[in-house]
This record gives sequence, structure tokens and C-alpha cells, in this order.
Amino acid sequence: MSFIPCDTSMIALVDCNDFYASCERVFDPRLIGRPVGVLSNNDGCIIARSAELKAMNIEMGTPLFQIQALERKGCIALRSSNYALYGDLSARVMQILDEFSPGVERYSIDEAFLDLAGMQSPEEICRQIVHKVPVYTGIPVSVGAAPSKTLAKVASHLAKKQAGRKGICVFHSANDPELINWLNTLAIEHIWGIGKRLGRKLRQHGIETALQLREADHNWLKRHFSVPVKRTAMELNGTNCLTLDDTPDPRQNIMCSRSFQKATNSLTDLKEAIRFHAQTACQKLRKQNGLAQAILVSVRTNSHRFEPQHKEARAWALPVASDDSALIIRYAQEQLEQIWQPGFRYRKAGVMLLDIIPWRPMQLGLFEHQQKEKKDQEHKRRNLMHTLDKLNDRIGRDAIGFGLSREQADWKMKMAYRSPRYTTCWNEIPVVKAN
DNA sequence: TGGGGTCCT
DNA sequence: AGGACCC
Repeated sequence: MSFIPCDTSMIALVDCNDFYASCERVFDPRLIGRPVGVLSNNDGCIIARSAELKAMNIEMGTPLFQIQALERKGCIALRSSNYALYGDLSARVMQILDEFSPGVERYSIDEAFLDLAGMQSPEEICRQIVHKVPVYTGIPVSVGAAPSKTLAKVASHLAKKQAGRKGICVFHSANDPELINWLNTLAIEHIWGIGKRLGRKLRQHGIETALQLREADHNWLKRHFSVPVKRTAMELNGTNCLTLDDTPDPRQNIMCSRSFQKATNSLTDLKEAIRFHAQTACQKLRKQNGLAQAILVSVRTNSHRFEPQHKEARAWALPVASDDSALIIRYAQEQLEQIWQPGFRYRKAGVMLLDIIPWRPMQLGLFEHQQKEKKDQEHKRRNLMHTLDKLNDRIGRDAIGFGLSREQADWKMKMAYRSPRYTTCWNEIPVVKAN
């Protein structure tokens, strides 16, 4: 039996630089070198910025109206968020990372943890990653590596922040003097896992920096705070106590919800929205080979307004575990009619699929002739769904589905600055012209 | 800023 | 179930 001592652990965090803005640049090179901002759903505010936009001191969360004049003058470029594009490019990046380690945890759309334990030269691997990913995908990345996830986060921060590092920062030991120096200046609430509230509470006890946290008594931390805070302190000490989750369990719930561009009371509008979300949720469900046993439909008004409020969500068990879009849409719409009330301006609607179990053939009834009929029916349904999913995968999501939504419905998102779905929609793939 | 998640209590 | 945290 081989024994690998803990202090040989080495975790790398690969982080895409300004991911959404970089994605927009991949297919629109005119944006290279320009300040680029990506907007939230409904074009509300800035949620991602290129380096040039950051340099203009345009902060995260800046409302669109404050920068619209700059956009019109051509000083900055804006894009509505295009998650089909970002998801696709993310998958390409992750695919390349898989070549560098057998243990890759897709932590978020633009970040992954890699297990580099036992590899000869983490620096060399990081260098190759930082070189290869942009060459193959057009997305620049930086890498931080250290003995624990929390320290890898710290390293990744430095990799980005300090220009001389060229996007790479490796700490072999938690006792690296440079690392200790940095931890000494790192404010407590900037540590991964310590948010605003915990930060405030820790400060009340005199703990203000990352270094102070890691030197605090761990049992005291566990008693006065929580197990996670204690674990964060251990991680800062270089003890790798957060596992690398490279094979996450399939979802037990799938939720799809969106706020509308304009509030609406129309039941027709809401039914359309619910149908749309139920359909998207079912696509995700089938992709993970699951069956839902219950659904939940929710609607709510805009709580930021001084007007009559109504917020309701109701769950309903399905008669049989199902992944059938038509059936689930029907149930979801029936439920919507139960909770919808006249006189409210609804701002958001959603569908959640609950109690998801792995797919299995339908349970059989008591009588044989019924069995055969039901089996045939189920078979046909599955074929239909399969065909739908394949077409939507190939032609572009929402290319084909149940029912039609009106192009300009209130419940739809506002996406005035949307870029083409370069990678997921045949009508919008880029055209290369050559003379 | 808002639509997803996770984990812990 | 709700809180806290994450991206």
C-alpha cells in the first residue's frame, strides 16, 4: 500500500481572465483591446468587464443607463449576456484541462481545480496550461497552485494581480515567505469562504487578516464560529481538507426561472413563460438521465415596488416519474392556474423539477394488454424527446419545442446587446470571408 | 445584479 | 427550512 503524506498535495486553480468579456472577443476580434462590458439578464447592469473597462473605473453592478452614453459615443462596447456561448467555450476550456490531470473539478463556468499531486513540476504544467488554453480556445487563463484549494485561490489572485508573474503563481509550501507576507495583508473577508457576515464577526474578535485566522486556535474557531471556518483556517495552513470533487452527483433538483423584462398579469403570458421554463428544465433532466417525481411552479411580483405583492410556489407530485416535456408542461400550467391571481403585476416565474431519480423504464401495470400499450406509448414518447433534444443540440437551443412564444412577449428577457450564438446556432455561426 | 448552486445548522 | 457563501 502506498502512502502519500498530506504535505505533498498540490492543487491548481485555473481561472479564465474576464471570462464573459473574453468569450465575446473570441468571435468578434474588433473588441480586442477595447473596453468591453457584459450585462446581466434584462440588460440591467454590468456583470463582467474587460481589463480596459476595469481601468475606466466602471464598477461591477453599474446600471446600464449610467454608461449608455459612453456606448453610444463608441467609447465602450456592451453585450447582453449570452450563456449559450459562454457555456460552450467553457466546455472547450475544460476539455483541454482534462489533458493535464486525471482529477479536474469544474468549479464554475470559468474556474477549475486540478489535482497536481505527485507531478514532477507544477510550474511547468501551469506554464503549459497558460500557453495552450488560449491557443486552442482564444480564452486567456491564469493559474495559481498551492497545497490546498484555499491557498490555490490566494495564489491565483496573485497570478492575476502581479504582472511580473505572467499569469502563474505556485507555492509549494504554506510556509513560503512570500505567501506569508501576502496572507498578512489579505483582509479577512477576502478569503474564499469568508463572506461579509463572518468577516464582521471575526473582526469583532480581533481577527482581521488571513494570517491571523490561520494562527488562531482551531478548536476555538470551531466553537465560536463553525466547522467551515475551522477548515478554512486549516486550509490556510496548507492542510488540504476540502476534497476535490471531480465526479459530482447528478442534480436532485433542476430549477429554471427568470424575471421578465416587463411585469405582467396576463395568464397567457405566464403560461408561456412556464411552458418555456418547463421545457428547458426537462431538457436538462433528460441530459442527466433523470426522471422527476414532482414539480414546483412559482410566481412572484416585484418586491422592490410599492404595489400589491403576491409570491407563491406550490409543489405537486407527478402521477409517474417522468422526463416527458409535454406531460410536465401540462402539469406545470395546471398548477400555475391554481396559484395565479388577478390584480398582481408578476415579475418572475419559474419551474423546479424535484425528487429526481435515475432513469428507469416505466413501471408495468397489472394487465398484460395494458402493459404492451403503455410500453409502446412510452417508447414513442422517448423517441420524440430524443429527437427533439438532438435537433436542439444541433440547430440551437429552443429551435424546436412545444408551442410557440410570441417574439416580443413581456415575459421574455431584454437582450438589446446580444451577440450572435456563434457556436450553438446554425443561423448565427461566423462567416469567414477570404479574397 | 440576478440566476443558479453548495454546505451547515 | 433557512442562512451564509460562492460564481
